Formats: sequence, structure tokens, C-alpha cells
Amino acid sequence: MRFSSIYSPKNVENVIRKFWEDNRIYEKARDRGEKPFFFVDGPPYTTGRIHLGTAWNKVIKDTILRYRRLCGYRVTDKPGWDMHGLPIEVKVEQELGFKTKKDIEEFGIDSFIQRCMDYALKNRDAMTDQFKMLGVWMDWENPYMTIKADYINAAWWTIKKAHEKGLLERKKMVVNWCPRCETALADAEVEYWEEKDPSIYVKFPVKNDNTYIVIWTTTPWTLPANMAVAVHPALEYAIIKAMKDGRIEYLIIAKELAENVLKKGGYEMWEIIETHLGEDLVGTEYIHPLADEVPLQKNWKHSVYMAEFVSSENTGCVHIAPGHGLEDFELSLRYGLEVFNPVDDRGVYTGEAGKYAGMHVKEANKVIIEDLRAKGLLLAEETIVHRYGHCWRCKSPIIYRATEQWFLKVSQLKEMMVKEIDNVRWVPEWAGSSRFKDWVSNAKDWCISRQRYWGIPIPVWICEKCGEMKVVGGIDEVPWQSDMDLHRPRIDEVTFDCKCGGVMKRVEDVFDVWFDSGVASWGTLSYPRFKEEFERLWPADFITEGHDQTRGWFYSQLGASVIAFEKAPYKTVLMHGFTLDEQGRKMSKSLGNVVEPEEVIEEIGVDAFRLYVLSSALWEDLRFSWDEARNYLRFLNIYWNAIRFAHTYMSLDRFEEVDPSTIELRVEDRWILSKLESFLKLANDAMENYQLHRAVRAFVDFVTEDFSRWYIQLIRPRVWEERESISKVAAYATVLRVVDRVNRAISPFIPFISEYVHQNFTRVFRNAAESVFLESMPQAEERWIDEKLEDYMEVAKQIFEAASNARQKAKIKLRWPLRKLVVEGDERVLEAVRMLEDTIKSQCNVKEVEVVREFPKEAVIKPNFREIGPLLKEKAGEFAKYVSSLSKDGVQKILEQGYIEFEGQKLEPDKVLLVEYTLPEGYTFAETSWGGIYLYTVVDDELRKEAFARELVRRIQEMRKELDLDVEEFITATVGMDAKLVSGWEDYIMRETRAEKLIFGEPARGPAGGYVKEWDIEGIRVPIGIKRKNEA
RNA sequence: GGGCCCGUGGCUCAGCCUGGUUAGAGCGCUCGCCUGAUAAGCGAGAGGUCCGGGGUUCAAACCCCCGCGGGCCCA
Repeated sequence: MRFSSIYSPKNVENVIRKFWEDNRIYEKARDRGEKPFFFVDGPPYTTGRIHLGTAWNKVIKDTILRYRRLCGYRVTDKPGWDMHGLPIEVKVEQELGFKTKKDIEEFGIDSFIQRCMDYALKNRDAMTDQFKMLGVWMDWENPYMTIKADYINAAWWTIKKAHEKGLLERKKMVVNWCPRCETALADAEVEYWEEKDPSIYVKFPVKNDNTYIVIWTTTPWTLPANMAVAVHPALEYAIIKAMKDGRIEYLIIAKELAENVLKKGGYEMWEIIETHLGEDLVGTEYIHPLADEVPLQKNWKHSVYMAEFVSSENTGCVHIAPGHGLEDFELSLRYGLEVFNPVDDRGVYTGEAGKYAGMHVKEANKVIIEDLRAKGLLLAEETIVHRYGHCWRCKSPIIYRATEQWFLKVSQLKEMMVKEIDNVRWVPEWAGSSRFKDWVSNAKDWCISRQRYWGIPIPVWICEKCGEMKVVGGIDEVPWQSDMDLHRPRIDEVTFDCKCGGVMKRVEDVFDVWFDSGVASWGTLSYPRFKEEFERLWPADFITEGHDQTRGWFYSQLGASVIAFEKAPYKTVLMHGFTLDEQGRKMSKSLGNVVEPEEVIEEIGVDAFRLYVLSSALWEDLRFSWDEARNYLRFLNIYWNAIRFAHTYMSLDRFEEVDPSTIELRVEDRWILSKLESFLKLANDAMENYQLHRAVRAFVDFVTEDFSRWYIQLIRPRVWEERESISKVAAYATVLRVVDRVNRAISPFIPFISEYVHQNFTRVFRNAAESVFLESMPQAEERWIDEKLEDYMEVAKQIFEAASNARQKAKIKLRWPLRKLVVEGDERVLEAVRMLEDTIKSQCNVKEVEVVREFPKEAVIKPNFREIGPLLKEKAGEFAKYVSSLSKDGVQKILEQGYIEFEGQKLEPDKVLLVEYTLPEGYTFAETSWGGIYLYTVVDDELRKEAFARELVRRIQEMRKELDLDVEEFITATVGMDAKLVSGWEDYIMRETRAEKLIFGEPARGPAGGYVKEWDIEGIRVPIGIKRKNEA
């Protein structure tokens, strides 16, 4: 197909895909560089489908990697897959119709794991195909996978490091807990959204008194585990005498909040008896409100403690359940409170919860509220809509539970982590210095244990007898043959003998998947099983992910790496945005606004898609717009057509490469070659700074503004010249250099069409590399850059635009030649016109161009009645008369001196006069940024003949096209028009239309007459007939 | 409540770091033009409180401060 009249992305993609495969181009490009560039792929989770954001992510990566390769780097391009964890477990559970962990155990962990594995691998394959479709060149045959033995080895080695450094700890802690998945969740695995919950005010009876402490909670189910009440030491609390339904009660509430609470409680009247600071309330004992329902509560003493975290909200008295809240838990450590947690893994009360045993906590809310009401302890009940956490996978509301978990003591590493952030180059800069630093500074210890199945087993064995702990730091310390041997339940069977004679068994937990990907920068190199690559490459030169990874992969990697190596695992991080819909909303199934990558590619092709997603600042969210995306297809069509134009003539003339620096170039050639190098300079600079959108925009501007709209228009007449004209060869040599270099520079962005151009254009005319990706990135050659010329051409373009404007006003087509164009401007404009006179004349279609400092215009002034009326009152009429009596010289003088004298007063011309300029007869004016142009628009007889000749040529050309004649084919033309209208232009017409004969007279109709068509030229009926030469 | 980002014609976005002609582009609209790149292409016109207010400066879309609105994250 070479360069078909319409650019078809699909055809191009198919041809090029096949070319790459047949010739193993990827492998050749991969294996050729010298300088190492260590890129680490943020492993996508194997969900089975990529979405727009994943596509964007990989396109960014691919573009950067292709660029680096063209710059001579040897790129590490192993893609990664994140394959463990809850998301897959949940999917498999759904497929099998499982509800709880018990179902899994009954089904058999072994079979369950096998299913997860199959599922992950199947998804990986599907996603690989999708990435390949996007033209992403990575080593798809050899990805790193978190399920492989070498990778698991890296994780185990890392945890051993943590253990050796005293950073691994097992402790009881309140964690996010998913009652459906029956496991702990990391903070990063919790999703928040608005939820409706009860909001209740509860009275806790003070011991031996008729006073109550009023607390507030949105989780009534945590009340059975209440152990204390916290108050702020410096907050003022009131003891209030309040009456309701004729009964008197005494209530303790923060003073400034009391009124609001009492109103909610429906109290009729109240008064403050006394006030105390919070610290004075410490030690006040109270009776647990559900002591009857939860008998165990009778064993403990409940009282008031102080805590800084208490704020002046709700009642100012905070219900403390150390088993169900983090701050509560920390308070319990400080004061030695019992950590009571009567809720099991499924979120169901245990026997310790007395009356509530066997009830799910969420259901228990209602029961507990009723019990409190019955006991007269419910002061008020409302509902509240607030943000509540949910399991990232199964979407169940999470609960907080105190459980035994494994932690990495990130809190001890924070300082080093924050310091390391400064050693990394962040794009944009604030991604690191602000956003990430903020997150890391607030980091808590990292809970890395999960009570699940499909994950890297935590390599800790504990002696059942003496409690001795062994952390295994390498997979060779356990028996294994296949990757699967290292998963549960196989690994659970491995035991060690303890010094004490007991048996050491593995703790049953698996790792948080975020820990899996945290070790990616060495896991991908199979370190420490294999050391050479790691020692040569680590840390990563470059990674890029979306801004959600601030708390995800950027963090998990930094944490793991600081543990293992006390150093950041990456040198440069590019943070990109999210894909949103056109209104800036998240894409989601429920909103029905999801755009699939496939449908985009189906409509506009891979290259246009890539160019689009790389066209705006990467770190900002991308509002996907179909119109915008389609624009890039239109743009590529221009690129295609520009090259197609050049290709047509260059191949007709069998052009072969000539070095433009060795031949005589025209001024426009030197100009476009200068613009070319300026573009390369900008593009390379943008790429080095990861400002991909700047490169895209510069490319689009260069191709449309400079190359297609201007340069190609300028050289058209040159390529139509016959035979080996010097100027034609110069144009070809220039075009080849431009296309070759610009195409190589942009190839990382639009690999398919670039390769196509390379194969079907560049390689046709010069001895180029087998693939554009086996070429090198063109570096700007400054010697070609001529800033003055670029500036002058800008002036010429502006003159052309202004002339077009003037023609439009005068209603004269560009095809009609005009006598004269006068340009009004300064030295710069004069220089520009001097240098580019021929260009301006031909483009503006004028016979002569002249530059003047000031074009002679005549000023005509009229009195401004609106102003002079109020100013001069009854003299206004006289003034008007005076104004109209002024001579031309008089007017000129007034404007030059800047005032007009009337009856002894000096008046401002700007104010009292309306000034208009009249142009000499026949001129039309158009403005420019630096002045303007004056176009002489009178068409004389000579011009008219030329114009008619051109009108004729254009119509005959169109007829040739309609007949689909070969460009070089000769014809006979018969024109039914008075020959005098074009006398003197016959040769021109014949040459331009390749007519061997030009006959004036009515063309014969019927088969013998050839193709006949009737035209209207300026109101004159003109029938034209053309015949092929060999038909004549 | 805190952190970060964003706010520029009807729409999608450049420009802001590094202040300096009349704030640009594409889409859409209106009117034209050109044409052997032609199922494309080009020009002109209409359309802007550059979120608001204050400050710095000879000069602010751009730098600083305070608000408002939106998003993300945290509490």
C-alpha cells in the first residue's frame, strides 16, 4: 500500500507488527545498547483486563524505554506481575461460591492455591496480549512474577534482614480487619466512602452516685468492650443538673458542648452545678453500661483517664475500647488497661460477650441500642453519614480488632526514609518533596501479616515447646522443587527441630502483597540468588507510576529497601495522574462512563492513542476526551499526507540521498532545516526532563505549522520542475533530512507509523538501518540553526497572513495575481522582506513587494460631538465648522503637534476629534503585530489574463484528476472560451496541464470528444474537454 | 482539621518553574480561500473578570499571602 490516500492505522499496525516479528526487531533493539539503564516495572495486579490508566502507564514506560534505547542505552525491560493476594482469592472464592474461610479449608487449601495460580496465569496472558497490542516493547517472555521461587527468595531474604536489624516484630495491635476475608488489612488496603451509621449518646453511671458521664459513639457494637473513658486534661467539663420527664439527673459533659447535647437528649431544663478541668475528673469510677449483659465486665474496674487526643467534639468524653481502636489501644498500653476483644475473625461476638455471643457486630448495634434504651442509659439516638473504611477487595465494612500480627518497625526507619527521599529525582518535584514526604513522615509500623492462603508465606518458624523463633532467609533452607512448593499448604508441612527438642512450626500467615512488590527492584533481578546483575545495576534508574502509589509502591519499595540496604531503590521517579472521564469523574461501571482502551484503539489506532495520552502534563489527571483523541488521528493523517506528497515526487524522480550541506540550498530549505534542529533541541531537552508532553506539542507544531502548512507549500513549484533541476534536488535532500530526523525523534511515541515511514520513505531514499528502532536519536546540530532566518520567516508568514486577510476584505482570490504589496515596518521587517522577497511574492501572488517606514495615508478628521457638546456648549457648531475648514496640511500639523487650537484653547485631538485614515485609491489594509500591509487590489488587463489562465489550469487539473490520469500523462485540451482572455498564457496553460494541444472552441460532445465538462469562471460559461494523448 | 494538586474562551488543554509585545492551540460555530498531499488542507471572524481579593514589582495568568470551588490522600 505504501502511502495510500488515507492513513489507515490498522493497516499500518498490521504490516509493522508482522515486520517486527518476522525480523526479530525487538530482540535486535533490546540487545544492542551499551550504557545500562535499569528500569523497574511497577507490576500490575493480574486482574485480567487493563484499563485506560494501565494502558497510559505502560505507554509512558514504553516511550521512555524506546527513547533510552535510541540514545544507546541497554535497557532492563522486564515487565512485572503482581499475582498474590486477596483480589484473586476473592475472585476464586466467588467462582466457587464460597462464603467463608471454612469453605476454603474444606475444599482443600492445595486445590484452592492451584486455582488461584491458574487464575493469575490466565490473567497474565490476557493482559500481556493487551499490552502488546499497545506496541509496548518489553521482555514479555521473561517477566518477573511474585509467585516464582527466586522472587519469594528475595522476599524471605529481606524479612531476614529486617529480623537481623531488629525491625521485625510480632505484637498485639489494633488493625484494620475485614470480617468477610477474615484477615488483617494494611492502611493502603482500606477504601473510604460515605456510609450511614448510628450516632448515639450514652450515659455511663458513675459509681455510688446519681451522676452520669456522657459519651458518644458511632459503633455501639464496641461498647461491650469498653474499658475506660478518656477526657482532655485541659478541657473544661461541667456537672449539670438536668431535668427530663420530671426526673433529675446529673450529667458530665464538656462545658462548651453541653447545651447541644442536652437539647438532643430532650432535657427540659438544666443548670451547671460545678465545672472541673478534665485532669480533675481522672480516676472517677463508673459502672459499665452493659455489665449485666456482658458479665466479664464485672471483673474490671472502669474509670476516667486523660488523653491528649480528645478533642472538643460531641461530648468531650471518649469511650475507650482498647480492643477496637488504635488510640484506645495505645492508651491501654500507657495505663495498663485490659485489651478486651470479644469479637472473632468473622466479626461475630465470642462467648466472652455474654448476651451478644454469636451475633454479628453490625447486627448487634440495634440490640445494644435497645438494651441501653431499656436501661435508661441512652441519652439520644441519631444517624450520621460519615466516611467509613471498607475492604479494598470485597468492599465489606472493616472493623478494628486487636490481634497478634507481624510488623515492620517503619516508625524507627522514618528518618532515614525521609532523608532518602531527597536523594531521588522526582518528576514533578513536589511529588517527592511534598506529597511523599508527608506520607512517609506520618507512617506507622507496617503490618505485613495476613491470615490468608494465596501469598508469600511468612518464613518464620516457632517452637511449639519453648517459643524459640527462626527466620528463614533463603528458600534453599527448605526442601523445594517447583515454585508451588513454596506456597501453602506445602510449606506448612516443613518443620525444624528446636534446640530444646521441640518442633518448630511455621506461623500460618502470608505476606501483605504490598510487601511482595516492595522488593521488586531486587526481586526482578533474582537477587540474592543471583548477584551479578544486581551489583551492576541497582538501584533503579527510573520508575513511573500513578499518584495512588505514593502510599503504595513508592512507599513499600522505599521501606523494604531501607530495611535491606539503607538506601532508596530508585533514582528517578515520574509520578503520573489518573484517567478520568471528560467531566473529571472517576471511570466506574456504576456511572457507565468507562472507556476501554480497545475501543479507543479500534477507532483511532494505537499511535494516535499514544500521542494523545502523552500530549498533556503526565502528572495531571487525564480527562479522557474522544474529541481530543480523534484530533490526534487527524494530525497523524497530516503527517502521513505530508510524507505522501514528498514520496510521490521523490520516487517518481528516483531520488537518492544527497547531503544538504554539500549543495546549494534555497532560503526556505535553510529555514526548515534550522527549524528542524531547533525542534530536536527542544524535544531532546524535554525527554531528558521527562516532559513528554512538550516533545509531543513541539512535534505537532513542527509538522503542521512549519513542515506541512508552510515548507511544503513553498516547494510545490520546485517539485514540479522537469528533470534534474538543482532546486528540486535541494528540496528533496531537505525533505529527506527533515522526515528522517523528525521521524526518528518521535518514533518512541508513535512506533508503528514511524516504522512505516522509515521503511517506506527513509529506506527508499537512503541507506538506513533495518528498523527505525535500530537507528539513533538525532541530536540537534546547532550549526544548522539560524535564529535570524527563523525570525524573518516568521515575519514573512505574518505578511502572508495579512495579505490573505486583505484579499478576503477585497474579495479577491489568491489565485488572482496582484501588482503590488506594500509592507509597513521597521528594520527587521525590511531585512526579512529583503531576504525572503521571492517567497513572499510567490505566496502572496503579487508582482512586487515594497517596504516602507510609513505608508502615506491621509488623515480625515471630524468633530467628536459627544465630547465637544458638553465642553464647548454653544461654540460647538463653530468648532465643527472650523474643523471642516482645515486643509490637509492643517490636519497633518494638528496630529503631529498633538493639540488643536480653538479660540485660544488647546484641545486634545484624541478627545475632541474622530480621526480616520483614508488609503490611496485601490489599496486594502491589514494589520500585523508590528504594523501592517497595504495590498494594491486593482486588477488590470494583464493580470486578468494571467488570472484566467490560472482559473483554466485549475479546472483542467481537476478534470485530469477526475479521469484519474497518471501525473505524467499528456492530454489534448479544448476550451470553449474566447482565446483573447488568456492570450500570452497559452504555453503556461499547456505546460501546467501537460497538454500537447490547446484548442479554443466548443469541445465536441460524445465519445469522440473525450471528457467534457461545463464550468463557470467569473460568470462566464466555459465548457472544457480533455482527451488522453493516445486517444487523440 | 491537616497535606498535596488543580482552576486559562462553550469544550479539551498549552503557557506558570525562569514575570516583559496585543494570553495561545485544537474542537465546535460563522464567512471565505486553496487544491495533482485533495474523502485532505488553509485563512478570517465571533468567543477570555487567566476562580476572587490583597501584596511584591516599572511590569503579574506567571512570584507571595488570604479566600472560594473541585480532586486525591490523611485524621
